[in-house]
Amino acid sequence: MVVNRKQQIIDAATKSFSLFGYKATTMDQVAKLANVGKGTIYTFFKNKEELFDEIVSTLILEMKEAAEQVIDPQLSFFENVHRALYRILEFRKQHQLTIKLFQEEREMGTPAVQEVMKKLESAIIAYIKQKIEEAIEKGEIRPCDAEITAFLMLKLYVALIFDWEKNHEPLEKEKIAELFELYFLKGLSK
Amino acid sequence: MVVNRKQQIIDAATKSFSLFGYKATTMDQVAKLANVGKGTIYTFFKNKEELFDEIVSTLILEMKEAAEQVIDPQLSFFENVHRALYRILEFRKQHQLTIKLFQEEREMGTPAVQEVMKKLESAIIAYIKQKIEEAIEKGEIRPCDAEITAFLMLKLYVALIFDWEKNHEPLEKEKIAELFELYFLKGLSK
DNA sequence: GACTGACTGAATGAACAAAATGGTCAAATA
DNA sequence: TATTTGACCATTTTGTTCATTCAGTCAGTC
Repeated sequence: MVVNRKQQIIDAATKSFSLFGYKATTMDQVAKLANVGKGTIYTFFKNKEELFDEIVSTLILEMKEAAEQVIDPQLSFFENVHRALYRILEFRKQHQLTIKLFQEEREMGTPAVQEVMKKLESAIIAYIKQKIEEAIEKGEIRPCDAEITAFLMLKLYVALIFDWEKNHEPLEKEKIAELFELYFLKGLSK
Repeated sequence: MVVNRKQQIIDAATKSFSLFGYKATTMDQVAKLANVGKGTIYTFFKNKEELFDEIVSTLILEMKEAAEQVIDPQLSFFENVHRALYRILEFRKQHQLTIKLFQEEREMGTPAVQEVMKKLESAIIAYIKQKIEEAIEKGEIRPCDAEITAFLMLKLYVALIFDWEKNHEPLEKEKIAELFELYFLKGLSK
C-alpha cells in the first residue's frame, strides 16, 4: 500500500459529490479520481450509499468540532450561539458539499440524498437541542420546548441562507447574526 | 341564464383544484362538475391558468378579509397578531385548496402552481409588512426590517404548520400561537 | 493476497406510439 | 340574434420499447 487508499477514495468521492452531487457521481469516476481500480472501492465500502454515508458522517463530526471549537462553557448561552453561528456561517463556504446536497434534494429529490439530509438535520437539531437544555438547566434562558426551539432555529437559519436569496440579495453574515439575536435571543431571554 | 354560470364554473373548479390539485384537474371535469359545456368556460376565462388565477386571487382577498375582520386598530400590535394568527389557523382548515397547492408545489413543482404560490406568498408578506410598518410608525414595536420580519413570520408559520408535521405530531393551535408569541413578540417588544 | 477492470444484470432515459387534454368553432338551442 | 355546446384539432402527457449507462462482481494479474 503506497499511500492510504481508503483516504484517497474518500477524498476523491468528497470532491466529486461536492462538484456534481450524488447522482451525477459515478463509481468509475471516483475510482479514476482516486487512481484506484473500481473494485478496490468495494473492499472498503459495501456500496455507493455507504461511501456517501461515511462522508456525511464525517461532515457532521467536523461541523460539531467546528462548533465546539468556539463554544466556551464559561460564556453565556447568547454569546455561544452567536459564536457558533458565525463559525458555521464561515464553515459553510468551505463545504460546497452541504450546498450541493441541499440543492440536489430540492431540485431532484434523490432518495439517498433525502435520507442523508434527514440524518444531517436530525444531528444538527439534536446538537442544538442539547445546548438549549443545558442553558435551561443553568437558568440562562426561560424554559421552552427544546426540540421545537432547535427545529425553528435551523429553519430560521435555512430560510435566511437559502430561501431569502431566491428573491432577494443575499444577506450579510452580520445581518443574519443580528436577526438571530433579535428573534431567538431576545425572545428567549428572561 | 338559469343561474350564475360563471359562479358555477368557479365553484366546480375550486372544488376540483382543492381535491386533485391543478394538474390533475381537467377542463372536461370542471365542465361536467359545473353542468356546463366545456366551451362555456372559455366565454368567461381565457384559459385554464386564468381560471386558476381568479380563484387564487379570490382566496387572497378572502384571507385578507378574514384577517381584517378580527384586526382592531384600537388594540395593540401583539393582540392583533395573535387574533389574526388564530383567524388564519381556523381559516386554513376550511381551505383544502391552500394545502393541496402547497403540496403540489413541493412534490411536483407544477410551474403554474409555483407561479401562483409566489403570488400568494408575496401578497401575504406585503400584508404583514404593512402591518409591521404601521406598528413601527406608532412606536408599538422596536424598528426592524419590515420585509425580512414579514418573510420570517411566514416562514415560521409554514415551518410549524407543514414542516414540523413531517416528523412529529401536529402542533395544537394554542401551541403555535404560544411559540409565535415567544419568538416574534417577545423579540420585537421594547 | 491485494488489486484490477472487463463483465453482468438492473436501472435509466431516449425515441417513438398511443392516449389524454387544453382550447376552438360550426352547429344547435333558446 | 345571443348563448351554449360538444365534436374536433393541435399539442402535451403518458406508456412502451430498447439501447445505454452504471453499480457491483469476480476471474485473472501482479
